[in-house]
Amino acid sequence: MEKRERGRERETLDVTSDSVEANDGEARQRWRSEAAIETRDSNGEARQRREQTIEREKESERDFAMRERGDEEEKKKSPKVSLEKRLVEEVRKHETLIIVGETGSGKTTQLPQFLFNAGFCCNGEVIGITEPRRVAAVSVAKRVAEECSVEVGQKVGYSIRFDDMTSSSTRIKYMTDGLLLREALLDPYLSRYSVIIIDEAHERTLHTDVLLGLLKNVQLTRSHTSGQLCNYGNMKANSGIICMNENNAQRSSLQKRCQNTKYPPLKLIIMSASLDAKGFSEYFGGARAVHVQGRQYPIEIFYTHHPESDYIDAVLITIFQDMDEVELEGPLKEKAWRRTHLHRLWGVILATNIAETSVTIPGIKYVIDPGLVKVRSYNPCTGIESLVIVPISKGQALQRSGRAGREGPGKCYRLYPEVEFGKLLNSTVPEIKRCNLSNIILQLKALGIDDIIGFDFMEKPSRASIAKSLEELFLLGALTDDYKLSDPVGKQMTGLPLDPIYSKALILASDFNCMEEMLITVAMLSVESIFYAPQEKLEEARGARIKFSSIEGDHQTLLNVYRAASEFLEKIKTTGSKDKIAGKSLFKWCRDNFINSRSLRQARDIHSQIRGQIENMSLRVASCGDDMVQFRRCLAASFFLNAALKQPDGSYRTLTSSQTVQIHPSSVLFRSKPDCIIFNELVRTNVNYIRNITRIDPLWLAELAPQYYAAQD
DNA sequence: GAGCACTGC
Repeated sequence: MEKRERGRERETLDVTSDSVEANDGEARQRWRSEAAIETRDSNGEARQRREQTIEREKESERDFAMRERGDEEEKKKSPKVSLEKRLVEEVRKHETLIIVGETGSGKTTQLPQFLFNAGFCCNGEVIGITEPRRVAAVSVAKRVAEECSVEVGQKVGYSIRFDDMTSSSTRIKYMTDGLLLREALLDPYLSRYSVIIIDEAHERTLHTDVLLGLLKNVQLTRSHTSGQLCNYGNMKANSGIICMNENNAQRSSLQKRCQNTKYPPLKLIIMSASLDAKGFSEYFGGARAVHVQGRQYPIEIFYTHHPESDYIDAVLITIFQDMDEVELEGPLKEKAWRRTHLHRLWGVILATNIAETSVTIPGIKYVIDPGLVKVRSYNPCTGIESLVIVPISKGQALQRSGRAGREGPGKCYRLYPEVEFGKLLNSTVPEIKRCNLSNIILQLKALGIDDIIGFDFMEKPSRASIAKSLEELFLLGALTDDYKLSDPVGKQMTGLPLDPIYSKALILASDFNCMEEMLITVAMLSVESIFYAPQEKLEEARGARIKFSSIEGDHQTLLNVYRAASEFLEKIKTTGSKDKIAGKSLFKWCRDNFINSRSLRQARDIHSQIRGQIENMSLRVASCGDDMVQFRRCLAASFFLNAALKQPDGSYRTLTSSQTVQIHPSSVLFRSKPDCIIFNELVRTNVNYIRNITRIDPLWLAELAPQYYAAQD
């Protein structure tokens, strides 16, 4: 191992420029106190350090320091002002503010409270904060409510799918980014909000990226209706950037819908943790970026001399060679070398990238980073999704090492040479560049944004990817000949929180008289692996599954599982069991039948949500009873883009893209191999596997999807 | 006869 001490990790995090310095007294004070703690560390006074850490943790919540870029003159003028005042002032002065805040800076919990106290909600407006994950939205809201001494759902609340803890008195609202996007469909100007804060923007989730483009437009529109101009609105007009026309078109579409209503300007705050501040600032026309200093202890970084071919071995070697504090008994150590019992080692936690951001595990001192990540990739030409292992980005490497310095000084062992670190991309490839865009394009169309290619994305998805999704939406009938949202089909589809192809299946089910069946089917298709097969009980699990299997395919099999669970629950309830008891019984039923109870619960939630929405759409909710041919015909009419024919060698060939695919061994049709099938998932592992499959009559395709198949034959 | 990072509406 080659040691490279990089000192304070946050210095490498400092995106703002060389001129950035800790300019305020609080920050300098903090720095010294950290140094003092380090000294005690080296004397080995661990307990004292721990107490200090806890003390500091409490302090840092309300007392975080800020550094800022440029404005030396301004800095000299301003005496020591409290961080709260300065941040509020920054927000007042700038329409859009980029805040680069390190982990532990308290920005997510504190800033909304500062803004509330400064009167940003005085006319009943709401401060909205988006998070990429549900768990973050909920936990942060709970903490802030506690800090404000209010009940969650009063002044402070959260809203995520299936769980809305807000009320008319909510002023600080945490939510998932996807939910705010849905909200924009109902209220395109987001008129309830005076401030919107996009947290964890560096993660560049699909929803965050779309929100950024959308919010930029909303902000411009609102500043126009209120007679004010955004900074970057002026800049764009002056600099003659080529997208100006499209932006104007998008804005005027919003303005038309705005009618004569006047909205106050929308303040936008983008919070990011890594090297991307410049990109965000440029995207928002040179928006101001400030740096909020977090609490981070020094982390020593180690690199290997050479690339590691077997990183599991490298991890084990690292654990035993370099970490004295992992105390192991001889036999356990032996077992660890045989790899199988690694998880039994006290003090060793194997984590996926969930530990990069979502979960903070207390007590982490050492991080071993193999430098790899498994990401989803999508090929727009073939429509095939796959999971590939790729090198992480510098940002991710910093996130990973940063986990070692939350409570005290730490060490990070990177299982790659330092020269490799230099070659890593600064940040992760945004999700929008590596996924199917159909759903997001449908939502943009619903917002009146017709020119998707011209839409001002922070990073544009490829033309091929946009074209593929537009074609898919057109073939599903969601778009008209000139690629506008169709009425009623397209409009109905935007109202449903499902993949467009599943929304279409529901709309068609109304005509095929099988809405009851299709509601259950798409709910079950919207969750992961309903069946659960532990390695040691493989045979038992298979036996349990036969009870539900349908020779027609996986869709009817899923339907059978859902109905069996519902019947079981009904029976329990008729015996007078309370909900809680019934829930427990269902859990046991799932275990006995090798069903993943979490997935089933999700499917039941989705079912009740979409059922409610369908009922509001004046679509016919009926059951086809025993006439399952109707149901399969409806599947064929809905999923005709995913049809495949059997080849002489037992493989299948997809009709739309001529890919050779195999039925996944988990399918009930794995052995029977019918001649013609439709499927829902195409995933590449070693070979191209299709999953969730139903047998159909090939003649149905030309009959039920003439827009695609009649012209071809 | 496979092999499943992580999210979200």
